[in-house]
Amino acid sequence: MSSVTIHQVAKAAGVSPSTVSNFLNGRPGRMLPETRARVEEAIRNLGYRPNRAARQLRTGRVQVIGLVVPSVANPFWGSFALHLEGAALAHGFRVLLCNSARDPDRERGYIEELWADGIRGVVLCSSLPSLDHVLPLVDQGLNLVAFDRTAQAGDPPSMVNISVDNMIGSQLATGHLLDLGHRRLAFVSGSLRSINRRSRFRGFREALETADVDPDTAIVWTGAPEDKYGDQYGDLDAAGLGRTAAAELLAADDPPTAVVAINDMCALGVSAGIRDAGLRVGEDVSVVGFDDIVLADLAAPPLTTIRQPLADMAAAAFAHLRDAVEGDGPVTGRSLLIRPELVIRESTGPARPL
Amino acid sequence: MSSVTIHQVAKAAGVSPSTVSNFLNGRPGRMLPETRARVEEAIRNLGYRPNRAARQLRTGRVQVIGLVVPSVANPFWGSFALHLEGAALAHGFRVLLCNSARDPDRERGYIEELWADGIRGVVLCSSLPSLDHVLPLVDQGLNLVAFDRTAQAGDPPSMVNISVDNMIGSQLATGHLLDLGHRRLAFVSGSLRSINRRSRFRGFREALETADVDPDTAIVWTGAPEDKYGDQYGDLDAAGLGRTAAAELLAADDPPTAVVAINDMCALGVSAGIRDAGLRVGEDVSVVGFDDIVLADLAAPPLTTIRQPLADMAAAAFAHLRDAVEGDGPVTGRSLLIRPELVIRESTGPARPL
DNA sequence: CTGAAAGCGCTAACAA
DNA sequence: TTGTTAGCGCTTTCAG
Repeated sequence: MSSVTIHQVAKAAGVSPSTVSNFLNGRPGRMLPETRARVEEAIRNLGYRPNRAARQLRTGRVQVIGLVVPSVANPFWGSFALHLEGAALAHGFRVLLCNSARDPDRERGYIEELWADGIRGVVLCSSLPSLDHVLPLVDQGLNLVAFDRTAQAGDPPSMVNISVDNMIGSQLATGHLLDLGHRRLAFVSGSLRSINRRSRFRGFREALETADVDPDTAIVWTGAPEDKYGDQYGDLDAAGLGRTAAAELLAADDPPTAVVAINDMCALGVSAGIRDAGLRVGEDVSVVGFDDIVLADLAAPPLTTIRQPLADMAAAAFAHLRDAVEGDGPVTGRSLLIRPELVIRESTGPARPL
Repeated sequence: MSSVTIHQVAKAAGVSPSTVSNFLNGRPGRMLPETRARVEEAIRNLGYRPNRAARQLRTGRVQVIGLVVPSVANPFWGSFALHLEGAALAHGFRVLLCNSARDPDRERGYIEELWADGIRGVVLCSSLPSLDHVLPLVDQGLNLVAFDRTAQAGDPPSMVNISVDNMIGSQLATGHLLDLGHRRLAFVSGSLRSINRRSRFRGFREALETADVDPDTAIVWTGAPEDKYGDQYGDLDAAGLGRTAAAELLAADDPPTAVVAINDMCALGVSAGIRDAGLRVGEDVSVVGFDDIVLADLAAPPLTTIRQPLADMAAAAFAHLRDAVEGDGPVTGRSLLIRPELVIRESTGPARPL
């Protein structure tokens, strides 16, 4: 149970703690080779591992960044986490992963924990319109990258936003459906109370207007009547949400011939719902997703979607945080807005009468 | 950049640091209400957050457990992480998540980091046959729950294993196929060098024998010829692995009429590969998965699979760790071997000649 | 080339 | 009811 300390190592090697410390901190040149050998051996024999809390308390530094995502149960966030971790690891950093379920309280709670851990850089994937719950820490010096969220007027200058251009993405998706002749469209999502979701919705309407379709005639589905788990964004079960939506939409009079889903998991759920109703995806009803998760290409039929260049975005997020944390004082914000790409597969096809 | 300390709070409130500390540590009864109010206000005004490194250094305690999984990009692990986090949060614990890619070095690296962080309880999801790379820390007092791995003779007594009975699961899966009349079976997996995978493979063979089918006539596919990323278990891209496998298997002479996949992601890939070949899943070729991830039910056709009771297993893992970490000294091992359940959906159907 | 000493921010006896 | 004090394990000047 008890850990080995630097003193025990020092005694075992017949030297002082500071010599062991020098050895540990990249100054092995400051001692005779034989001393070094003794220290090395003592460390090995005792299985010594420096106590990070003590080290951190002394130096004030930590090579760790935090990552807060809505839910790793969504493979999109799982992949993003993996990419970010890869970038961090390559530079000797670790990443601490937290699931917020987009709950502002939980977000704040986790970020405060990270701050209390001495972590000064975090990637927040939330896109809640207000970041008020987190601003106090930003004021105190927390370096924040808001991922999947675009810059807002009230944002603190030190904050960096990295996101795909959601409006363009959504326009691409909707435009594709319109090009195929669809006129009766549905937009399926959980709560629209996050910035990127609103942008996607705006892109949807914009595209309709451009095609001279009255946006107000489109169907907008934003949540199940009873939301048992407070999962209003459908982050915990995006697929279930989509499936429910499809069931309701197709049971109604004048059902849509195509649906734009808020993300791929939701789109996969919508597809399942369409099949539940005895219809064929891509033939009877078209579906477009957003994200291009691995499973999009695996689905039957493979999902038409909007691709987010995850690896690049993760690398950019880490690079910024590293600069800010290693340097002193925050680097001023250069937000990134990346143009996404439409990937046409087989879940979309020409409109035909139901 | 600089953090607020307990001294500054004390000065601002006109009290001593210990009073602030008492307030912080659930002993607010030990001071006059007015004193308490002053302290409370000072904390709020200054935005004070206790430094966890210092606190931990002093108390030696941390309410954190570690979780090491092969890859959160696999929704199975993502869900498990979520369940474990839920259980932990309910008891005031946090969980630190790490991706190992089943690389022993990375596993050891992370676990050593966790140890250095003062964390004394971790859930390791690895099922590598040897845990030698991790044993030194277990000897020093690390409480380890090996998830997805069954007890081995050489394991230290303090170690607890929690797993589904993989052999039974696999027998159930294979037996189901056999019952449907399939005789030409394939087993698709990445490297079989992990305990649970071997058990699943053994279950597969066992079931064949029971049905009087010579196991040696079955096809065993365990990896792509060139493994570019060292991803020998297919953890990073289980689906891609399955897809490749299906392509190769179906192009060969005398292709299988049914395949047992090592897990659901792999099974989803196999299904995609079957469609790539112009065949129908569940009609021309049957597929069984393992895990019952959310997507299994969403696939087209929905995937027949073996369900793991994830929530229960996560709760058990946490409960054990909590007992071990809170109490002093490790609780002696009570490994759990849970019987999994066959979930029949539509990716399996009666055998018919190709 | 090596050691002594101070102190990072916090908690918990113990004193007052 | 509140304050004083002594470290937790480590790093880092500064002396020897």
